[in-house]
Amino acid sequence: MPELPEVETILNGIKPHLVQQKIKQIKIYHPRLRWDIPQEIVTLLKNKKLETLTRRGKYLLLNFSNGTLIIHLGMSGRLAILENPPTAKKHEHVDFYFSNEICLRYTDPRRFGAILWAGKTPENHPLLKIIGPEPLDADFDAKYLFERSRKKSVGIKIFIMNSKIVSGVGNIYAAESLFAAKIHPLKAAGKLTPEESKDLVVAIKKVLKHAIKQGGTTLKDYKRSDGTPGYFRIELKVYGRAGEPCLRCGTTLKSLRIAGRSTVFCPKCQPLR
DNA sequence: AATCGCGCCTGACGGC
DNA sequence: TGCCGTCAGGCGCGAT
Repeated sequence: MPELPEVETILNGIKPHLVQQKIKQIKIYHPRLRWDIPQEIVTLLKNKKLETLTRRGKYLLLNFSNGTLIIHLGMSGRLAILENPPTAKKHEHVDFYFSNEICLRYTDPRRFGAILWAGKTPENHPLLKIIGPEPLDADFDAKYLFERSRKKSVGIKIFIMNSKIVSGVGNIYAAESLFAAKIHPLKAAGKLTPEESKDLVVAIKKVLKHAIKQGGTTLKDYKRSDGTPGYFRIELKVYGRAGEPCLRCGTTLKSLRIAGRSTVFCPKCQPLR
């Protein structure tokens, strides 16, 4: 599933193939996603040049002179760079044909993703307007996390996965960051000490940067025969390792369901206190 | 206001 | 072999 580092890697992978190219044609095969793909993009974007490609949280932003196309990959969304796209199959939703004969294809079997038109001020789009700072930006710091979390009884894992607090920290990297910071996922956010807030912010940045770096090294060229990047398998210390020994102390890692999501942690390294 | 938990989706996988 | 239940989970939204 694409989390922030994967989205960043995809962004860097597709950018060189698409930036400064004009849209020749858009073919929508299956508009049904989390919200329907707006039909008007077909005419709005015809002959428009893709000026820049950016990221906000897990949202990809394709910026054109007349507005921005927002793409979210949800759980199972993929973007492929294709030179000779085969006939679109069941879960292939849209093809964007560019002037350099490259086709950007969006595929999403589970349809949790989204493709939306944001107009000229994407930062005011309802989805983007309410989200918190970028985890890798300087304004996401220990002071911010400490102050925002005061008097909050919600568990710290849920808290950092709330995109209003910080954008783009998903289930995998929340678990990895809490392990790195040695904080129990159910610890009340409001009970974090200034020290723990600092440790957690440092951990989130470190874990995300490391994953982006690994993605970058794994992904030599986005353009493959099938156009897909092949999601890199990052070495994860806790996620998916329940029942296995903690890589720091050897204790058997435990799993909890928190808000319907599996959460792996080390009961010894991350005590609840 | 804050928190909780449901529902959207489909494919993979394990048990019988 | 095939059927069924469970799991994966980002995110908005309604309920409490």
